[in-house]
Amino acid sequence: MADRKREPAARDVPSRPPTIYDVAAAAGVAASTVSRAFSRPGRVNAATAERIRQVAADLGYRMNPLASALPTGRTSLLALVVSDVTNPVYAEIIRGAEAAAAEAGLVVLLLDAHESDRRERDGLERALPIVEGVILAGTRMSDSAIRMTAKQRPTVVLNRQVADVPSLVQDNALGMRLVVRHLAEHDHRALTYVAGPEASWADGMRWRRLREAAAEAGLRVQRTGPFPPTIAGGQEAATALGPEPPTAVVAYNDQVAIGLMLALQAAGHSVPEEISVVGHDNILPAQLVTPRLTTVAAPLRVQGRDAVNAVVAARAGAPSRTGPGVPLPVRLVVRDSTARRRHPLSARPARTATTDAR
Amino acid sequence: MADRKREPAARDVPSRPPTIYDVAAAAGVAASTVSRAFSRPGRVNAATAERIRQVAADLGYRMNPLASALPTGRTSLLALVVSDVTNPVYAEIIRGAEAAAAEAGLVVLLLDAHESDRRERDGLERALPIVEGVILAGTRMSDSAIRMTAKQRPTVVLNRQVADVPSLVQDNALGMRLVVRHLAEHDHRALTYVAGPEASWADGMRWRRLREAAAEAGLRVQRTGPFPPTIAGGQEAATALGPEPPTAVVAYNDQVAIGLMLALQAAGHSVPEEISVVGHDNILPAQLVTPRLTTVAAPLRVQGRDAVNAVVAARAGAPSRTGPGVPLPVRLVVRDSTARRRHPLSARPARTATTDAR
DNA sequence: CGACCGGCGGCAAGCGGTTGCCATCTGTTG
DNA sequence: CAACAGATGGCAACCGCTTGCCGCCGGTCG
Repeated sequence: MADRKREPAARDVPSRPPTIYDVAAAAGVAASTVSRAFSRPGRVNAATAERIRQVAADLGYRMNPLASALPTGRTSLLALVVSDVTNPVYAEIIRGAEAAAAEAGLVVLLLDAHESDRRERDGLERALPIVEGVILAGTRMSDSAIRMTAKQRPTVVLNRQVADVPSLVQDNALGMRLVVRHLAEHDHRALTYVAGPEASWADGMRWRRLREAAAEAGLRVQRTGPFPPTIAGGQEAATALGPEPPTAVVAYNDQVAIGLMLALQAAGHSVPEEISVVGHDNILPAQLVTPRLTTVAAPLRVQGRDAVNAVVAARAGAPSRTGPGVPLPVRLVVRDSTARRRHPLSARPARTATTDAR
Repeated sequence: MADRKREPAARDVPSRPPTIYDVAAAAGVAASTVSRAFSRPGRVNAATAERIRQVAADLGYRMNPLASALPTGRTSLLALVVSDVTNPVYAEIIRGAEAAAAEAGLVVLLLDAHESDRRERDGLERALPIVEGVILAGTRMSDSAIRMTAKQRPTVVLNRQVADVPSLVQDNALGMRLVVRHLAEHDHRALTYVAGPEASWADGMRWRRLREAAAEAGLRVQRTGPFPPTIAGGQEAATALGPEPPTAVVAYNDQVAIGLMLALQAAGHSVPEEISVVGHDNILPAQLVTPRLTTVAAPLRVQGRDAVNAVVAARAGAPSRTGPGVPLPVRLVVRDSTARRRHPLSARPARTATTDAR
């Protein structure tokens, strides 16, 4: 490499892309001046800068991002880690993040964890040294691992709270309150939560908020799980619910809810007449299934955008409040998978009533 | 920057991550030896290498990918350009690509074009200098623009053929033949194609193959469009079909097909009794809608994987056959959105029969 | 009218690895 | 035993850009 020829682009054959040195030579200035002409507006005389820009354009000069990143550390790269690209939830977040990143002149580097802690850490470890910030969407890593990366790069975590790390979380309390109220208004007195992955913070939080809201409203709650956050997981859950499912179930997310409905229906149950099902996230298929799924909707795209903006702000030296800030508003999208509870006369004759006290 | 302090990590405070120089000093060798110990196995004595590795581990040394990329150009980054992350089709491709990339020690840099030529070119232009290869999935760029990037980096394009650029295309001819045969077997004598974006190569090809297959089978075909490749696009298409839609329609992709069904049903038509609908891609929602969508399925994930592998091979200096190679097999997933054509007695009394001759 | 100052360019030392070439050293070969 | 080849490690020149510091120059101030 040390002996690579460096002739002045003989015979017009652009053997190698031009560097600032080529531009400098052609413009009759020093390389440092060229550098400044591009990255330090105002630092060089306007006329000179213009000339340099002109020469650069003629030569087809393009700054080498690698070379400029080496001394400065600015790679213009952001890591976005998702637990499963295949989940439509992330498509929205990615879209939002991508858009905001592009606007800020950044490029996003996507890491798919495949729901695996290992893959996630490995990938992140590879990416960390070259990115300027990290967005953890639906991470399965431990709090300490997250804090570790946050120590190295501006980091924002989505839908999870980690001490000392900025985060953007949805208003789970509100969401679950809405769900419970909706269900209560439809005469439901008990509901069961179908849990997602244990490693998911959102799962824990949703379950907790659901319990609280239910207690407030005087509904009984139960929990079953954990299950994979997929349609298959939901189908699995359906069998776990047994032959006599509850009258209302709240699923960890839409995919689980959909799988659940599918399996329930396949088993001869009817939704929503016998069983009301509520999902979470409002992914596109939620409005496509029959019955259309009642679900909690969150501003996913906005969340992706805001996450990038937060990282960008931190990169620019903002203080970066570490708290969760104000949770993002959610709303309940009522569709056809929930209905008034069927009159209890016909319901579970086999179970004793003693556990119903409250 | 020139005067940044460089003390020997006094007081155990890891002020700056260790470099090969630190390792070299600690191990009593030259920096070049450290470099080789890591990147040129066998070049240094096994014992020395081991000692260096040990010292490096103790110091917590990690190679700086930026620094090593500067002289060599190996960034371990791959650009994956999709026209719309929000389309589930790409989720599968991304998943396949991500997995293969991780296996090859590469990281994927995702570019979302938002169905915009501009965004796509801009993003790619930013990314190109730092990636080692490019995968264009559903690009909207011009052939010449594609060839341009292929000239700069190993490139593979998905579902599109561009002279002199390696590509991975699905067997559209087979797919459409299957579709036509299926429809013909169900007494359909005419069908209309609902087109996707004009800039889409796949759209053009599918339409062409459909026409050919239909001609072969003696079916009449029509085309309407273009429409955006989304559910909304499909809904739009439904109104374009007018009050008396054809008995069979083949949509550019599943999203269009779904939008179409939705709108058709909303307008009081019944699918598949009145109208058979066929989609393309077999995205998840296809099996969720009612009726479940008959569609052409392609091995998306495999396609993503193979694309990465092809780029990796090219990077490693493989000759990279530039042809499209053998098209990827597809199959027709028959579900409930297609049915035997209703007996023609009741059909379109208003139209003359003269055009039916063939 | 000399000291001072701001504007503008240039110099050169990095950033952290990589690698061609060379010097040693050791074990072979004739 | 001398010539030689292979193994091994070091030197130093890059990769292309950034930036602290300095010097020069013309203008301003006291």
